[in-house]
Amino acid sequence: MKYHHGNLKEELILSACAICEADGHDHMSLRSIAKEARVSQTAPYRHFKTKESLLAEVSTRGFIELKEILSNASTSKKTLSAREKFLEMGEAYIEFGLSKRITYDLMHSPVIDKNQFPELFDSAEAAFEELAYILAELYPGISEKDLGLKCIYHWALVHGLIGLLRNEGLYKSRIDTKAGNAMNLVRSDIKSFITSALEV
Amino acid sequence: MKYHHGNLKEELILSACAICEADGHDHMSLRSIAKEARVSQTAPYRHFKTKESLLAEVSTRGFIELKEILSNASTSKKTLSAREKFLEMGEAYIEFGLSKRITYDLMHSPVIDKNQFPELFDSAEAAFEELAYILAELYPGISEKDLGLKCIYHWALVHGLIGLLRNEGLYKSRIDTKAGNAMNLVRSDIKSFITSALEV
DNA sequence: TAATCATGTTAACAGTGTCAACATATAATA
DNA sequence: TATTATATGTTGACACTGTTAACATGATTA
Repeated sequence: MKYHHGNLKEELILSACAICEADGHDHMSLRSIAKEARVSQTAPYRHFKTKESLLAEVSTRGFIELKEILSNASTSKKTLSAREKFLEMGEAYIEFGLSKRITYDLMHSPVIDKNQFPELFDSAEAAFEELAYILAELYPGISEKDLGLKCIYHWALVHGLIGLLRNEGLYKSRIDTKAGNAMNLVRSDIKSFITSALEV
Repeated sequence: MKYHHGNLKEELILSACAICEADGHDHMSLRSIAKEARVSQTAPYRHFKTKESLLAEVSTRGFIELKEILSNASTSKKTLSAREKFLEMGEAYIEFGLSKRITYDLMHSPVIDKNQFPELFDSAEAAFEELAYILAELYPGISEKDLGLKCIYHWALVHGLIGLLRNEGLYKSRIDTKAGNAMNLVRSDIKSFITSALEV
């Protein structure tokens, strides 16, 4: 065992990412992250000024992964129409938000000030731009202003939908029994839900 | 100064609510809440099993207030059409989410398990139902299934929009400069943004 | 080789949620 | 009314947290 690790910064981030999805928010302490990387409790402070900045890195990785997922969803199958690509992207986004729950929370956590971490800011914007690309393709000749509005509209919709879908029990009893389990209906066919947003 | 407070439970909740909006997440410790209520650090444990259950109460108050706000928005002016009532509600919802930021975060925080706190669950559903009422009025004769879908659609949209609007700097530089500051455009005229969702 | 610097460790700080043990005021009972 | 039980408060302690200071070690450079 070497005294100097050699690649500790990267390993700390990966440890944090692992703990994030495996054990949840509660176990995301600097100490447990350091332990996971088999290093003393204060070693992280040689690479990160605060715990928040480590979490910002984890968040950044999340946005980078999200961007790749969105990019793949829209470009992997070249035969798809713009509309179909858009739907693939929407489905991929929601799948990400539902599967990587805690990372997704962290990415949108109000305790991490994005303006304070330029890389995080940029990675988040890069993911956002994937949506802009496909919408520009879907609405050729659309004005920049309307494109911006449509971006916000669809981003808000899928982001909000994830929040609702994840409150598993919530909004399920009263509304949902009356509505023939509308929430499960949405969950099982996300594309048609998103499709309706295209009519706007 | 009496040894027995008499109304400590209520005062603790109010102290927590006050600290919540005034000082932010970081200062929401049981000890500071107890101090605010001029009581010892462990006094809260006579009224709340855990810190989480106190926060659940704060969250419940938030949903109760939200429900009242939504209800007022749609019923205070009787001359309004169903469509106008709906827009008033949407605007009121977003105003709530933007002004009571930390409370709103708490209400949607993944660390408070709504299924574990029936009152919280019920208060959240009651707020949700306000949307169902107005949508049922807006679409007379709509099937229960479609009503459920529309509820989810609009709720997701405003909830997601709040998340985007609050990330002040984010999604503003690249997209927004190109899009003629679309985000500020949305912010300044929320009703027309929501209106477009009615065309679905 | 010697000095410098990056990167690790240990010890300690104040702050946290929580529990056990104890104290006191109110309610119920004899 | 006197006594007991119960509800509600306090104090002290525990393990855990983020963070800093002081020190140790290894790698880089003069």
